[in-house]
Formats: sequence, C-alpha cells, structure tokens
Amino acid sequence: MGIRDEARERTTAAIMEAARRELAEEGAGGLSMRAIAREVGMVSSAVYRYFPTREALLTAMIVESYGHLAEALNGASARTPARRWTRLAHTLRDWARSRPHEFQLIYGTPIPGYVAPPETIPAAAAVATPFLQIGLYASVEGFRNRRLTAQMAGMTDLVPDLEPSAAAAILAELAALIGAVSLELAGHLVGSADPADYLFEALVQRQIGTLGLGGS
Amino acid sequence: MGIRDEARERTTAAIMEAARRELAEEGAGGLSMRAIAREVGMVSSAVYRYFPTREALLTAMIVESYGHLAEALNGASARTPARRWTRLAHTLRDWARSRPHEFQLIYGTPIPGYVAPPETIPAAAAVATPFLQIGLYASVEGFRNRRLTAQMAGMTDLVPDLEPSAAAAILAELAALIGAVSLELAGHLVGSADPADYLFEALVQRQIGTLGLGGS
DNA sequence: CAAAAGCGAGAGCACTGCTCTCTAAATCCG
DNA sequence: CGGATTTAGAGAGCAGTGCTCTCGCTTTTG
Repeated sequence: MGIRDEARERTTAAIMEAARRELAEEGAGGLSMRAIAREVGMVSSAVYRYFPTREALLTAMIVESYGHLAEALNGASARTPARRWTRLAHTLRDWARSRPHEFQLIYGTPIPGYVAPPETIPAAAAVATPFLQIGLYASVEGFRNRRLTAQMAGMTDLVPDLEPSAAAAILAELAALIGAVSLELAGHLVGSADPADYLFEALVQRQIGTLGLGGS
Repeated sequence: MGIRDEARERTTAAIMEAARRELAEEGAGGLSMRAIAREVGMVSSAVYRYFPTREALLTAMIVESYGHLAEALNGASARTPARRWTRLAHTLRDWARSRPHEFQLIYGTPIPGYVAPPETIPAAAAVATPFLQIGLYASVEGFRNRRLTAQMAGMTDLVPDLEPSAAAAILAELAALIGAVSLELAGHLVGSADPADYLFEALVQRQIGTLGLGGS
C-alpha cells in the first residue's frame, strides 16, 4: 500500500463520484465514459486504466448503490415487527424516490447484454436481509410447496432459523414493494393512483396482515 | 387513401417489424435507427421520414407491445374468478418470459429523458382491464382509505361498477406480479428462487386469498 | 542504477442519432 | 394537360459514443 496505491484509490473514488453525479442526472443509459473523464479532468482513455469497460464501472456503481440502500434500511428501526416492516417499506420507497436512477440501476431493466456479475450478489443480499429478518416474527399461510421450501434453504445463511415459508412470503412481498415503486417511478400510476402514497400505504398494511405481523 | 398512402403504411410496418426483431435481440437500449434502416434496405435518414426520432419509434413499439400483451391476456379465460386470476397471472409471466425485451420496454426502466406520451395511456389501460374485471368478484379488506378510493373513481371508466377498494387491491396485486416478473427477468432471484415457478405459484395463490376469490 | 510497470495523453476506428441538401418521382390543381 | 408542389429516398456531414493503440513520462522494483 504505497503512495501509488493511495493515489489510485483516490482517482478511482473521484471517477465513481463523477459517475454518481452523471447517473443522477442522466440515468444509467446516459452514463458516458467520456463525460465522466471530462468531469474529473482526464482524457477518456485514462479512465479505462481504472475501469476496463463501461460495464465494469456500472457494476461498481450497482454494488455501491446496493450498499447505500442497505445502509438506509439498516437505519430503520421500530419496536414491533409490524412497525419495522412499515418503516422498511417506506424507507425503500423514499430512497427510491430520492435517487430514482440508482434504484432503477439496481432493480430496473438490465443494460442490454448485461449479466449481473457475482460480486453483486452479496450486495443484493444485504438489501434483502433486513426484510427477511422480520420473517422470524411472521406467521404465514401458504408458501409451503416442497420445492419452494427447498429453494429457501439457503436463506438461513442470511437469517438463521428463518422458516422457509416465511422466507418465501417475505421475498414475494419484497417483490411487490419493488414492483409498486418501479411502477410509481416509471409514471405508470399517473392515471390511476397518483400520488401513490395511499396505495402504497394500503399495500403495506395488507402485507402486514398477510405476513401475520399484526398480532403485536 | 391513394396508392401513396398504402405504400407509406407498408413501409411503416416494415420498419416496425425490423424494429421488433432488433428489439428482441438487443433490447430497447440497443435499438439502432441505422441498423433498422439497413434491415429494411434504406438509408438511415429515410427512416426519419416515418419516425421523426428514435423516441417516436420507441413509443410506437411500446403501444404495439401493450397491444400484444393485452391480446394475450384477453385470450385467457376460465370458469371461476380464482382460476381466471391464475390464468391471467401466468399469461403475464409467460408472455414476459417469451418476450423479455418487450416486457422491459413497457415495465422496465424508462429510457433516459423519456416521458410516456399520452397515447400510451389507453394502451396501458387495456392491459390492466382484464385484471380489474376480476375485481367485480373480489371481496377485499383494507384499501378503503378515503383519498385512495377517490383516486380509484376513474376506474369505473374501464370497469363499470368496480368497487374502489377492489380496484386498489387489484392494482396493488398487479404491481406485485409485475415486480415478481421483473425480478425474475433481471436475474435477481437466481440466488434464491430459481426457477421462480414455485414462488410465483405461491404468490398467485396468496393473491387469490387476499382478493377473496377463493369462495367459488 | 537499469529494467519493468503504471499512468495519462492523443489519435484513431467503428458506431450512434440526427440534420441538411439534393434528385427524382408522385400528386395536386388551375 | 402541364406547371407547381409535395414527398421519398440518398448521401454527406456533425457531434457524440465505447474502446484500442501507441507514445512519452514517472514511479516502482529487482
């Protein structure tokens, strides 16, 4: 870790910072290596010393965004499981609305030809974990299909003692939250439930019932 | 409607057909006006006589894709509301999996700077309608917030006599389906629920319960 | 201290969306 | 019918993109 390595880290951070600014304004599709280079005062080819390809930069941004979201979620605490779920859901939505492009970078359409590289998997798991933890207090009906519960076996790596059916139900409800937020961000609710606050709130209440978190 | 106009329609159709092929292979982001022009045997500038901008072409593709999806959904019939919901859900998922780029064109990340033009709204409504119709047979708890039911008032234009709370619940469940399918297509379920068949099936069963469609 | 490795600059390739001008054909209208 | 107008398509060109390659220069390494 000589001076050289520190300089490299600083430059890498500067590039990602510029990339995050570009991302916030243009979205993932409009993220341009040359524009980033301009912003950090380098020529475009120099950026490729740090990220060999645009995809590599995007992958780094994805991991970073997962981290930001996970951080926000971990800051959401509440006394009862029901309240915790509510807070998690609203934290997710608020985060998405304040950083729409970051949310869409994570949960939106994959870049054409892009396949999620392995390093994004633990980052994604960090986002799911706080939701899954509530599964410890859930009592769900259904979600007991044999092969489904087999698939959920690995979830105990994230949350020990988590029931498979609870894990599956939480996963499904997390998908529902992400779906609702995605539709809202994309403007699909404009003709019907806009602003989406009330629909979202009702959805969360329904989820608390479905997950059996109401009894406290 | 002279010969000239017919020729124009044919060329327009040829362009959209080529665009659909490109879309299926490259996705919306990789859709190139020049590649389309090459495929129909024109020079790129000629394409701009038919679609003044790439966005205009994309809008046309979006409307067309909504139409395809709505058509598929309208072909799904079943005797009981519960079975109809199941069939609609699976039709949605199957359609998305067979045409991932078309699904993502509709429900995925909007193109940077793109805002859905008004002509897409009725097309989107045509997709929601078959789901909303099942709301006539639903009995839902919750979703009775005053302002939410006020927002749902316009839904009776699509489905007469539809209860606002049912409309809201259906909308939320449609968002859940879209969210689950989006996550599946994006590969977000690979580490957990892959293949997603069982999770999806369990989700649909849960929805039937939530919507009160089970009693028949 | 010489050799190797790393960094940044610059030029260049093939591609993109889009505009502009030009030619030729079809249509309109007096 | 025939001149005027509209229209389709071609071609060149502009500004931008991701990415590669080569060339100096500096820093690190053996």
